[in-house]
Amino acid sequence: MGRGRVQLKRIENKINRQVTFSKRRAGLLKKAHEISVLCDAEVALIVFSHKGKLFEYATDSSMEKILERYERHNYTERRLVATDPESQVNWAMEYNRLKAKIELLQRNHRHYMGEDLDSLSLKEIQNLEQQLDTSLKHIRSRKNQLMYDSISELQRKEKAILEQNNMLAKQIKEKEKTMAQQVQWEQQNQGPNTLSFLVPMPPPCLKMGGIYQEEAPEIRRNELDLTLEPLYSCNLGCFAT
Amino acid sequence: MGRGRVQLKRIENKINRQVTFSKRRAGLLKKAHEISVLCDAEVALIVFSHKGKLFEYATDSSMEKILERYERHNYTERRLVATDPESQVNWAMEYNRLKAKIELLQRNHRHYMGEDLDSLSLKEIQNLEQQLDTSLKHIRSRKNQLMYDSISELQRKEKAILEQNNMLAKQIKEKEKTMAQQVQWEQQNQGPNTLSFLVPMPPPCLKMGGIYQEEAPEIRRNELDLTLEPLYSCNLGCFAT
DNA sequence: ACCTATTTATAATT
DNA sequence: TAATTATAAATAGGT
Repeated sequence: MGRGRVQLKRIENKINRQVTFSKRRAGLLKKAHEISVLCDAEVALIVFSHKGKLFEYATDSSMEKILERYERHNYTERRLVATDPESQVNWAMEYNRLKAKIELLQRNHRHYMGEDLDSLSLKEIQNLEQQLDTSLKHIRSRKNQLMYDSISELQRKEKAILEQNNMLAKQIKEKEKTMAQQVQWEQQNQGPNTLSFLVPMPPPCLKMGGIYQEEAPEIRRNELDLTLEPLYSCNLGCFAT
Repeated sequence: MGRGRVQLKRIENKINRQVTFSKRRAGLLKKAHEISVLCDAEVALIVFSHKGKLFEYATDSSMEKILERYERHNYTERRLVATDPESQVNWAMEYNRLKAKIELLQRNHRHYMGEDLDSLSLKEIQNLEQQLDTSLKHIRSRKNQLMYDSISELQRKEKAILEQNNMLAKQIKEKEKTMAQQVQWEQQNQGPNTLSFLVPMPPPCLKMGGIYQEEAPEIRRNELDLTLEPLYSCNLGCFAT
């Protein structure tokens, strides 16, 4: 159907493959729907694109029901071959089924860990590679997002704290000015005899600074420690990965 | 596609419906297979006829794998039809234990598929990234090995076949020589009156060539098809990946 | 199951 | 990504 005949083999050109996939997928879903309606059949169709995107069709949109019917169908076949007793068999069957499923998942997981690769065909290896490649992209994207978020948050905090610092510095200056004026006023009004009493005191500006230096770092440390930690714990070099 | 247009509604005539079902089912399965091969997609198709008969297609005949992948994709759990739990409590316990194990494995697997990453911390994401990176290295190393093996094997076969061809060619030449001598001998010994009888015969060399051309390609096809197939099916471009 | 007129799907192209 | 069009493929109705 088309301008040229088509060989039944993988389309190597990536663009062509993608386009053909879109078209044929639409056609396939349509035909699945048609046979379902025309012939009163129950159809379930699952398609994963090369890139792992999922497309599906199910009669009456009840994919799960159909899949269950499918499984039941396979079971009844097995059951007919095996035995008839009721509940005991069911449990045993379920148990074995779950065991098998775990087995499968574990084997699969080993492959994702890059182990036990000898049992895989070239085709399977390639699929695995592609999947991991895609996974890695997602993971790195997510990681970068987390790190950028962390950095933005830190920058926001930094800004807020700088503003606070400026404000505090301004307050200090004002206080210093006030104190200086007061000292001057006292010196003028009380005469030189009280000077010896005043000398051992630290200059007022130092004392006022001390009060604020005791408070401000407290605030900073409390707010920053939690936020800095994740940034320190992450290898910044991986931005490039 | 046919002599008349078709309404998208159930075919009421039982015979027609049955016939249409057969035809369209064949078409649907074929197209499912085609998109699977052409576009490197993973396809699972399940069809229950009106009467409950099952027809199915699955890429690489791994229906179960595809269904599991489907379920992972939807985060859905296949519910397992529970049957009288009171009879065997320990069965139920085992069952739940296995279920929990599967749950864990599947959640983990989703992470390896690059899904559900929101629930992971930066630290966990980084571990995951590192693991996948390592896995990918192993997988690619294994893939390259498989491909090199395949290529070496092909080269070996090619060489063997070339040698065989040379041998065959030599044999043909010898036979031709023999035949030519024979014809010459016959012409000389039997005189010109039998010449008219000999003329319509094809030259001996052509005949002998024909015999070998019938045989040799047979051998070649048998030996090569199996071996070439994996090479065709692999995207050679991935040497670079 | 086979045949063929016709409809449909789609490959190539823009 | 979305039309267009020439052509291959699917198939409805008939045998």
